[in-house]
Amino acid sequence: MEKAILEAAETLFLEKGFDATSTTQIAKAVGCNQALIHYYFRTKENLFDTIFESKFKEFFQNIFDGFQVENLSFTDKITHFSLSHFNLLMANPRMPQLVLGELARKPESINTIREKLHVLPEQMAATLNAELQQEIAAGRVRDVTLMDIITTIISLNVALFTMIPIASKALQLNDMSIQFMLNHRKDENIKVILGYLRP
Amino acid sequence: MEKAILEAAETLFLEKGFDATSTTQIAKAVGCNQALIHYYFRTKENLFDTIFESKFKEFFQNIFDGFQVENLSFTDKITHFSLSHFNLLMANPRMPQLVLGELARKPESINTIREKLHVLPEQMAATLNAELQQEIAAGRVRDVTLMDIITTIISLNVALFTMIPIASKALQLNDMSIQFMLNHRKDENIKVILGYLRP
DNA sequence: ATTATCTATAGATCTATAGATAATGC
DNA sequence: ATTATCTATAGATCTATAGATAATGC
Repeated sequence: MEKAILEAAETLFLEKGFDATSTTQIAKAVGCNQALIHYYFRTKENLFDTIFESKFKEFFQNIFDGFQVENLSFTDKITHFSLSHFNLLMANPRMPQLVLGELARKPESINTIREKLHVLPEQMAATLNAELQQEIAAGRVRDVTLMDIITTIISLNVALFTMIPIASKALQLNDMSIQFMLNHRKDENIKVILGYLRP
Repeated sequence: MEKAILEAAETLFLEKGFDATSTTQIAKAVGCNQALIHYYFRTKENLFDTIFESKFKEFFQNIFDGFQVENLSFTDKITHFSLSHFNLLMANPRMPQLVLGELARKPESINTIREKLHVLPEQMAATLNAELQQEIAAGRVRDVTLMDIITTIISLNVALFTMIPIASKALQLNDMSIQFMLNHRKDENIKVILGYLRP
């Protein structure tokens, strides 16, 4: 039942955000009474934080995993990262909104995020950056920072998924055209980033 | 006083969204009592819609104005558009969130948006697309659709402004570094788009 | 016995309206 | 007189807790 609550709450929080989701709605979705939610999680805030932290951790772990590839050229690594980031968003399309909303609501929660962010990437960034500098020195990649590359990839992918609900409704696309558009943009985003790297 | 209410409400709605803003808070910000807001706008929904529509109209009018330039080469027009879109976001950094939030809350409001969108751009897109086809035929621009160009520009700029609050807090940037970063990314986004267009 | 689930309800909002009072325009 | 502003309050939530009852584990 605790699990059922977590699952129903996750769905609702992702769909409507913290404020717009009531414990009454969660209880209804689970099929229990509203008090039970407070029995397990004491407060709505607590319940949300539990879900948020686990989703966030899982999500960012996956992002960093997207860089963990060997035996590829630098540009292939970048391509691979963009693809795996894209696929991760495809599986969690509402994740960006959730993070944005949570930060707007409770700016302190950035601290939890910062901690999680600083551990993993540093070493990885260092080795990847070394490779990048080699490529630049060899004239195979334009002079550009790793930070700008990553910002560009994440921007393109995230913006796509935040805009797709608007675009698909505004242009009245059916599921098939949405799927088509997503696949098209997945490729196009890679072309963009490769064009950016070309000397 | 009606104006004061609109202004205070705009600030609060932009800052915290519809749900998290109460008419009581608005009244407090204005310095009047809460009933007065309903005297002028009857419902909170009404008040929000008034603000949303006017902001939205102004914003999208500006986006299209960004294309209204003559005597420039195609790539210069694209550069100019990216810059003016960027500057517009700089002046309205919370606009994307507001639109996103409103659509999540009330999907029907997409209809208001669609109407506003369909009138202006069609002719403009046609002439611009003709220019693009010329450039492609002449081998000066890679074979790419106008839609993909615009999607890329808007994605890069919008994502930057939605991520800047997170990034600046997570990396503990001060105002000066934020300003620096914004300017840097403004240029970098243009390099990205020009790299994408290069044959 | 302990843990899980329920019913009932207190207390805090929040929106919207009714009705009183003050300010303004003719 | 009409319009603007206020006070007071109804009615709808919503969160959280207290206390009763049912289910489970030993």
